[in-house]
Amino acid sequence: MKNKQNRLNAIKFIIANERIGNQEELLKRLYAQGFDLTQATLSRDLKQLKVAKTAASDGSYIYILPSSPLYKRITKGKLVHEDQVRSGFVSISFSANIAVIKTRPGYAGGIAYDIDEHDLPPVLATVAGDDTILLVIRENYTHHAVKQHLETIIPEMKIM
Amino acid sequence: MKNKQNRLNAIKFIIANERIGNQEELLKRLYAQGFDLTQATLSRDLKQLKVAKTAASDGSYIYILPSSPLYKRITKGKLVHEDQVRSGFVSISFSANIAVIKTRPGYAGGIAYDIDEHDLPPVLATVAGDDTILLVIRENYTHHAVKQHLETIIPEMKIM
DNA sequence: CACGATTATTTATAGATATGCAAAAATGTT
DNA sequence: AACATTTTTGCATATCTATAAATAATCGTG
Repeated sequence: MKNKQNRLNAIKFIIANERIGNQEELLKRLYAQGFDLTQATLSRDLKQLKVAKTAASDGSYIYILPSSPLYKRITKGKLVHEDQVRSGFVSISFSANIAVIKTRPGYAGGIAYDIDEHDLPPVLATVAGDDTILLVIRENYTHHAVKQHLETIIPEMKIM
Repeated sequence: MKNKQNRLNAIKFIIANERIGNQEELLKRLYAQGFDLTQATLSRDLKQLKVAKTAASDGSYIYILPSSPLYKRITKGKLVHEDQVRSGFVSISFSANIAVIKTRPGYAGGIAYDIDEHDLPPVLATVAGDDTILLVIRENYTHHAVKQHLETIIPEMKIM
């Protein structure tokens, strides 16, 4: 229980199994396991492990491990272009706070899924049928803004 | 560009599209977009949005959004929201006369059915997809009123 | 519109985290 | 082993973030 690798493993284990809210807490847990280090070192360890701190649902904060592929993708930032929507897009039109996207039969669900995934700011939500997507627009966004955002994931839309 | 919801959306958009390393930076970007707030408020916003701060691969720190269900599950640790598991309800948000209710996949139909059954005064109609319900609100009902009525049949909604 | 209740915000500050620098270990090289 | 090189660490502190308390704004209802 002496070298750095062991310590890193211990940190991962503790964070995975307990709700740790700050470094002092974690330091105590580590000390209880025979690891003697300072907050400065722990800060560097957490940086190296890419541990993240976020709000928990109970109002406190909690450290989390980057264990999921999705999370990893996010931590690397800039990931948008990886998977663009295959073509299936047919048309888009608007009525007040609703956009209606027509697709080729069967494509609505997939495209709606992709739109949802991207969490575009003007998009409150989507509902898909077989060849139609209803998209609810957030307040204070123009139709044009919606279109612009959608174009980042549905390039075919640009030529319209 | 004035209310809190707009600001939260702006924060999400900025974080999704830029590499933000601390709150002062984000504050400047928000100010450039016409949002005037203090670091204290921003800290609370980030807490509410469950934005996480983690190390980036280039040695700096970066804020990330909890955009994936997987990530959300992680942030909640092992105490996976029993509420949601039980009812299927995930979230509710509004845009003018539409309420959008997010559910766990497959639950939308069931919950929409329950809502219809109750004939709540503010509810004109519902349409359900797989994990989303669009609820059309009758005129002269506030968002808050809708929420209160729904809470009578979806108690889990209260914690939001 | 006025009042009570809730939500949002600021200020001031406490609390938590990151880091420059120097020292100490560890590792590698001849 | 002696020396150079790289890695790890602690100390002290700067930087960054969260929050209590007070105030302001907003909402819902009579």
